[in-house]
Amino acid sequence: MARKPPTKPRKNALQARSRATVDALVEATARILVREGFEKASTNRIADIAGVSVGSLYQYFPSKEALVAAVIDRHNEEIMRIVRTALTEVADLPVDKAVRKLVTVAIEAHRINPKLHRVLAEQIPRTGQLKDVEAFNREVHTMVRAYLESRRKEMRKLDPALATFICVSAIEAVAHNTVLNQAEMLSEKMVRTLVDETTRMVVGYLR
Amino acid sequence: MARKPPTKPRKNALQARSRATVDALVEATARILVREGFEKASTNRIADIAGVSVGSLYQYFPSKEALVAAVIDRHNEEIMRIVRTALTEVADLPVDKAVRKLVTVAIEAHRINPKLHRVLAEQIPRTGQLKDVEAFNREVHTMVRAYLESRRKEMRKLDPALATFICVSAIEAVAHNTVLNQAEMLSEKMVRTLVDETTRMVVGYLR
DNA sequence: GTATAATGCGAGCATTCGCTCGCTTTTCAT
DNA sequence: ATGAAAAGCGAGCGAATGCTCGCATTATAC
Repeated sequence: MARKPPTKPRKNALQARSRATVDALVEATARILVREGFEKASTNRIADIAGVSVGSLYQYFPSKEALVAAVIDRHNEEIMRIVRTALTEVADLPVDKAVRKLVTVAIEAHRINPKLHRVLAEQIPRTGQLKDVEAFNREVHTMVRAYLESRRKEMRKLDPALATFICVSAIEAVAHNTVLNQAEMLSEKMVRTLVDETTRMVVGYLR
Repeated sequence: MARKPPTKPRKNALQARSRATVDALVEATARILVREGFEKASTNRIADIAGVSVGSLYQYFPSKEALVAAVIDRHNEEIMRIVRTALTEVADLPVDKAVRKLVTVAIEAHRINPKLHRVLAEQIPRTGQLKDVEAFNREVHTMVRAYLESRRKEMRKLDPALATFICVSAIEAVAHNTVLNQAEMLSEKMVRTLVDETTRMVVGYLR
């Protein structure tokens, strides 16, 4: 008859109802951040929008920051999945094809959810997630650098770290500014021209 | 004997003591933003650090946002003075010299106060100053574009607006990332190499 | 069926923050 | 010297926020 003393939360703890609750909370946080900005995202309001009580919120997230951190994580993973895939596919391509692909993917990644991207970029310093974002950044740099080194023959003599820094900065900036400034007013034709030109610049620089 | 009825604030209103008070308040705001972040910058605390009472604060700034806006303005003007000067000086130079100068100046401008620059970049959306910043941005774009058009002969055929967008984005990003990531760990040698490489990329792209 | 654990609830506490208002002190033209 | 305007003061109000805690509801094991 001896019951196993269930001191620690059971594995089942995060299932069914509770899993849905957590999802709803993260989703609600993201929506409020996008639609009303960080200051409107009070814990009471997040719980409200999620259709959950504040009490329940605090069973799964120890603080408001933890919620925002969860949203950041989710968004970063989404972007990194795309970028990682692209960087893998690109490994066997010559420089010009590879750069074109990466530029395209960078813009795509930024287009996933531009508003969320912007709000999160603003809030990251506050959440102590800076380290995680830097980790993603380093991962990208490492992969790009590895690619550049593997294709050394096709390029002029260059410092791989420096070249990576400059190329990634430039591509990221073009993608960022394109999506944030031009907003949704982006014809396919314009995107293609932009990709062409950015590719030209980067490839021209590399060889 | 008729006294001039002084209904409107006199021209002397902002002089001597009061001018110093306003300065102290703006300076204190900037310092708190840099050293402790936006959330610690309460009006009470700002007044405290400035050595002024909250009451006095609200005689000169109608709201907390107005204070942050003042800091943003000050910083933007400081940067724009440098950039405007450089863009004027550059008008008569050939592309390679001009680009080099602009890259150098971009990094210099970002180095003025990197931490403040970062905090302000985060807070701008909140203060309704977005329009002003965009105005500065447009000014830079217009000047760069004018330069590019005046030097058309030295370059390949290109769309001036697009080329401006790409070049400004790239240069700004390199400067931004250099200063924010590498922090103060920036030898003169490294800066020079970075300027060399960025210049190479942009000039290579333009012609 | 019933006991126990898991999940959910929401009024309300403690704190912070932006800002006001009645008052005092300083400045300065006359 | 004087009086009025400019500048400064700071206790404290009202609103909002993050979070807690005691209790209610639902799921699960036996």
